[in-house]
Amino acid sequence: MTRREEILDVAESLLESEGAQALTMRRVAQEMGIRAPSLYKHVPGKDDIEAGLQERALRVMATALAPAGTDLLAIMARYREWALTHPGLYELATRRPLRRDVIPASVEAAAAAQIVAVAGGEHRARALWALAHGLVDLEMADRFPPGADLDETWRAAFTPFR
Amino acid sequence: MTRREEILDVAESLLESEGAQALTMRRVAQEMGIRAPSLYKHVPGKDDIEAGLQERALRVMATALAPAGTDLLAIMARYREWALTHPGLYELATRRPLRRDVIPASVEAAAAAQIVAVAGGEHRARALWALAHGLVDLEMADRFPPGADLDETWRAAFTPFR
DNA sequence: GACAGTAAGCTAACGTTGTTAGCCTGTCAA
DNA sequence: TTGACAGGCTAACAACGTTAGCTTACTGTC
Repeated sequence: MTRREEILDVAESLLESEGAQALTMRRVAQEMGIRAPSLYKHVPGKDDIEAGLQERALRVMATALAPAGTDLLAIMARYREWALTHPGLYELATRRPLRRDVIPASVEAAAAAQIVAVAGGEHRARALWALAHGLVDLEMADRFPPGADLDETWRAAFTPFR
Repeated sequence: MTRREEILDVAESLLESEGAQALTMRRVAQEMGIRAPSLYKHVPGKDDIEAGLQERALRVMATALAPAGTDLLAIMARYREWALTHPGLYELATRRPLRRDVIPASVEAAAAAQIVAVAGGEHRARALWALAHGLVDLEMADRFPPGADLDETWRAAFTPFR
């Protein structure tokens, strides 16, 4: 395992366990028993760490969705659950410009493949993805009234696409 | 006009003209011809400025959508256009936790009213909002392939809800 | 075995951010 | 006249990403 991968491991677990505001260069370094400036011997900067985590997020998200097979509602239920339980990685995966300069196109394609397969056309695939993303994003930002029945909202959202 | 409102005016125009990274306390103060610490005589902190702008964003967004009347596709076209031309305010309006402690519930209700009116039920209203938000958010984050026909995507997205 | 090169750590420091403490000054009411 | 207070100010703090420059230990070559 390269030192860069170790850094990504630490960064990932920090992001998962303590959230985005804990992902600082000094904190990552501390967790590795070194000082922040030493990280720059292995990594160009924080952007690169985030790009690495974006790639990981896309991969792990794809494998998390895979078991849902071709059932649209099942896929979307998993999408929602994964996003809500991994908010830091989800944010990196979806709310940052895709680092096409760093991440192989195959990773992007794999992440999209399952939805594209059930969607019937690229435009519907984008719509389904956007719908799931929008619902998750608004839920995470506490935008729906407290106590709203979001399970029912998800059903109502996707049934028009059956 | 209170000094707080002046601050919000400056903050808003800074956000609109130069984007989120220009919205700093020092920059706002500079634009007013004073020093950053003096802002705290009128405002508790940056969070409060952002809460104020969130309220303004919700109001101005509602009035921007109003002329579209009850035509779903027209409303959504305006939603998209407003969001893309006001990314800073849009982010405040949708991607931050709603500051219910600062913003009157009536403002939230007014912002949602138009979509609720055409949706047919709260669950469908949430779905429509999420769909528009997701599409906009992904477009802003450059997540669709360059050159994608997003007009067609928007049509494909909303026709199942007609 | 001596020596050069390099990998990988370190401290000190810089500029930027939001924010606080404490001071000064002008206005205005009692 | 005096005292309160509104609203400026400078200095400074902690946290952030990052850079410069130093040291140390290993590694391969003559």
